[in-house]
Amino acid sequence: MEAIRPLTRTLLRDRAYASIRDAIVAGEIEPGAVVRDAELAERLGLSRAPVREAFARLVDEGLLESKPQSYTRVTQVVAADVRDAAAVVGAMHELVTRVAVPRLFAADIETMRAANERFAAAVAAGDVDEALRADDQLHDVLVRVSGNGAAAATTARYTPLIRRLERRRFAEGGNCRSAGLHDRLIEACAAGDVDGAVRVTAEIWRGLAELADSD
Amino acid sequence: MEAIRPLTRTLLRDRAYASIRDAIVAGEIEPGAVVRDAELAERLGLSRAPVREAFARLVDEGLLESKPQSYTRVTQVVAADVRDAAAVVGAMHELVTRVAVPRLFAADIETMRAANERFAAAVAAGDVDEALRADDQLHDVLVRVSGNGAAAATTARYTPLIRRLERRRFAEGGNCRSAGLHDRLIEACAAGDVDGAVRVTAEIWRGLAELADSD
DNA sequence: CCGTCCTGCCTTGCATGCAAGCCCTACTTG
DNA sequence: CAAGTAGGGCTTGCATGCAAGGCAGGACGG
Repeated sequence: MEAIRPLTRTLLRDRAYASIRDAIVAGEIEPGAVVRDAELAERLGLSRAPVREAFARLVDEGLLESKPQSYTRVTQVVAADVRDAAAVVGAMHELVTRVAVPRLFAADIETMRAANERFAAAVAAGDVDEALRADDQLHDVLVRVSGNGAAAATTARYTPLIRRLERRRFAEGGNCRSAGLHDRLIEACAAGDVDGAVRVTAEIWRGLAELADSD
Repeated sequence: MEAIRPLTRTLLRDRAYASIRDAIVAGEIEPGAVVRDAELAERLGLSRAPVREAFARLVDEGLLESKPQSYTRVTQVVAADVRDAAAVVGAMHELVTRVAVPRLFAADIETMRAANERFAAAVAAGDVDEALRADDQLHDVLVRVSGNGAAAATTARYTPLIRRLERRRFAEGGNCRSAGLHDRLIEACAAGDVDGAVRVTAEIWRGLAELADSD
């Protein structure tokens, strides 16, 4: 009997993308560093083709920049760019919140509460990875319930750029995102208060824009 | 003496992308039709590599869908998907309007007015291509002035999906976008009335969402 | 006659080879 | 000595070859 293979075969380009993206967001590959497709291909144990497809996506997301026939490198963490991305992602979250809140089930609220608890615990423990993961999970509930695929894709596309700055800020000392704002968001969602939830969402993302500006 | 080459060499993948996208939006390749990279490569006179990169972008934009190892085909025009895209693009336009209006110069207003005149004339003449081009140009002023690259990219990414439906509706009879709404938008911009401009923008995109629903 | 399994073709995914463009260096020349 | 310029190396962009997986059609069994 063979070992069971994954239900959805993971394409090499997707693995390459996730791997490189995480390395950039985590700061393992520093801003300004040039990345060569051949080199990364060898390090990941595959050929240039899937790595190049991953590069294309990362350029799209603003984590890489490329000059034709010349070089590809990790972008600098530029305050203005992060602020722009935050404005876009914030608008997406406001959009999905407006749609999702009236459709939330009790289980969804529960998922958000659980994620926020894990978030608060991780922040207290100083575990950045876990904190950001929990934060993602919390907000993802609304994105998923809204059912808007374009909004979900846009959110996923620009969140890494923002995360990179958040990680850096976190490493420098304090974390901006407060569990308190999350609490207020969850309560508004539980109460079916659309406008209230949208207001809190806007507040959360305004805070992030300020984080970018305090460079 | 040689002919002067373009200042920025156009990459083959970009030409392939633009070419295929336009063909899909124009309906020259019908929804549901399977597209084979080898076939398109031959038709465009280049190899599979750049065509495949174009495919990846078009999948991202929701104009193509692909099943691994199997097929790639043009997506159906699904009302829900168009509505989702319209919600995202609408949110982007509201965002850039809020930022751009206080920064507009007289020349920008003039560009918008000129574009709207061309728009109205094209609608009257029944020239869809020109109408949509003029419409793009009008709204693009605000996108550009806002300076938000992420918002610009997101707008550019999902506009084709919407245009495909608009073209179909146009072919069926009436056009929804009215030059009157554009006039009101321009006047609000000229007056520096941010909230007013945002309100009109929201109204324009609400109309588009209804266009999607009337399927 | 219908359902199932098998087999072969066709597609995409990945690997690799080749060419074009850019950058850096070193040389030449004023 | 400085500035311009030609050449080489190294990168990416594109072309092509190969293999894995899906799907359709047919053969076989019930």
